[in-house]
Amino acid sequence: MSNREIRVRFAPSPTGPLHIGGVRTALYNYLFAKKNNGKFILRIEDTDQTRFVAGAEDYIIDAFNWCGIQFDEGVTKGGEYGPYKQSERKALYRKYAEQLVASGHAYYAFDTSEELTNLRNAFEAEKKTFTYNATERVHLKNSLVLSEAEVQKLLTANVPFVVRFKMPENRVVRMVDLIRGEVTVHANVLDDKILFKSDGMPTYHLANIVDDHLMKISHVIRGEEWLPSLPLHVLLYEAFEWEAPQFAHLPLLLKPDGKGKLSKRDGDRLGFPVFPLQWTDPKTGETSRGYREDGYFPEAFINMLALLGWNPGDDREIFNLDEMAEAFSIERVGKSGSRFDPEKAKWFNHQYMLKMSNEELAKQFLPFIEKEEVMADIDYVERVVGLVKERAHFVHELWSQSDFFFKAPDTYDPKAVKKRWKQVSYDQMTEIKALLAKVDDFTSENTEVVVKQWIEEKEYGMGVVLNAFRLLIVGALKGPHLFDIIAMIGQEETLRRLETGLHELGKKE
RNA sequence: GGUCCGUUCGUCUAGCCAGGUCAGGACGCCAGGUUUUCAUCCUGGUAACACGGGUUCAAAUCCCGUACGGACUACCA
Repeated sequence: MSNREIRVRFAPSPTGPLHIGGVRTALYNYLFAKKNNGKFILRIEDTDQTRFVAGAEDYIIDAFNWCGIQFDEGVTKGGEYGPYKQSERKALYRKYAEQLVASGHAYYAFDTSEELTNLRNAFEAEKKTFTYNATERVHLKNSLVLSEAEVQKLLTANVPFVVRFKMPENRVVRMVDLIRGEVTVHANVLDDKILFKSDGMPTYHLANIVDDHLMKISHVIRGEEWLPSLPLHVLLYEAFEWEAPQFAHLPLLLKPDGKGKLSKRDGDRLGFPVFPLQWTDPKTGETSRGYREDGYFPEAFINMLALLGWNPGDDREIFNLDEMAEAFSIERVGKSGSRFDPEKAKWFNHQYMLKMSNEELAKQFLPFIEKEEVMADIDYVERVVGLVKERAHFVHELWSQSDFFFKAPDTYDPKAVKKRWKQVSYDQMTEIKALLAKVDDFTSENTEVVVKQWIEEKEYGMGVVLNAFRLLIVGALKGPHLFDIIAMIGQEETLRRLETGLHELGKKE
């Protein structure tokens, strides 16, 4: 292993919103870089002009900003190895393609797409698969079979061409994957992949090797879907006589039920987001929900994602980015795909909600309160969230758990009324109203003592009284400690709610 | 079809590399406890080594095969 500086990259293609699988790949790169005092680079791989989607690049950057994943170098960030967008590096690639042609590792091919498609169909008709390889390339239109003069003529006449890698024959390619160990494949089953397209752009294969080399990338950590092209990449490094980085191929994220990898459809079908941020497709106008918009805390989202395929080797489950980076190692990334579990995602959010300070939580809750058009100062809201946060998974659920702190109930849950509004309730609540009206010290502790003493003296049922009381104050059988609630809303409001409730529910026959 | 990768409770996983533990934890679910309610919390329970061979005194762990799953197989990344 070389001891060069650790430099990793995340290299998305701006063809749409970033899938959470992509976010996880980026996260592992980030954690690996942080753990090893290395650099994390964002490179945009936009060599396919036909698949460009407006807004996708900004989306990617916004998504990482929201997640708290920071890059050391890259688009919008700069760095000494730029530019970091492949379309801006266009001029560079042809030279390298030609270098490989000159050294005999690649060749020009003049076959048109149509010709190749026809060939494929013809092979398929005979139940065979066409591969542009050592046995087939000798029958095709390329610089391996054409004379040098003919090739020059075509080239100067600007006939469209591609550059193909000349896959070596009878070679067993041995590769090491940091997660899977040694992988070997016979080069004869590989095809002569296109390195340089007829539109003047490199393919992913060429661009990624050239850029990774130029940007001094030490470790390539990417999705498992790239494993089949690893032999090509290894052979390319060899052809260039460059030191290859180390490779790690991450397993896929699987759908929660059934089979196969997680897709946007699964999210729609099962009701959970597949993207970090909401995304509206500029062409169809179709909107996909995002974790941010669904109310997830970025810390919880990242935490949940990190544990999907990696674990620290101990029982810890909740940690922040720094703690994760400290604990991270590529060896502890699993080999098999992870099924995404929306339930556990919610549990993570709940954990972060509990951990969060009331001050911060209140700040996030404020917009929801304003939407309800009730008056409340921030101190009051802070105390409220402190009392109810353990019963919610999301900030937006806080309102339904705490509305009675801000306004009197306008309805009384019919089921609760049926169950808890007894014959005796009207009279008991009338008594409790009189009792509480006389209390000077309206703290939770004191009212509790007063009320409970009264219940004992009268030999009333504790449950009968308190549930009816709760019903009048809250409007339902929910919420925190009842005496905390009345202390919060105050004596005046408590008495008013009792009065209203008595009037509304009346005496049960 | 071909190539490569994978397979431990319903789910995320520890244990595998350096064979010997009642296969451990978490989410979910179920039950009990706490609580005036709901939630939290606490206690307990449920439930897994894909299958078949082999090596070995001993296999989740090493080897081979089978099945199943996945990725790739574009002038896409």
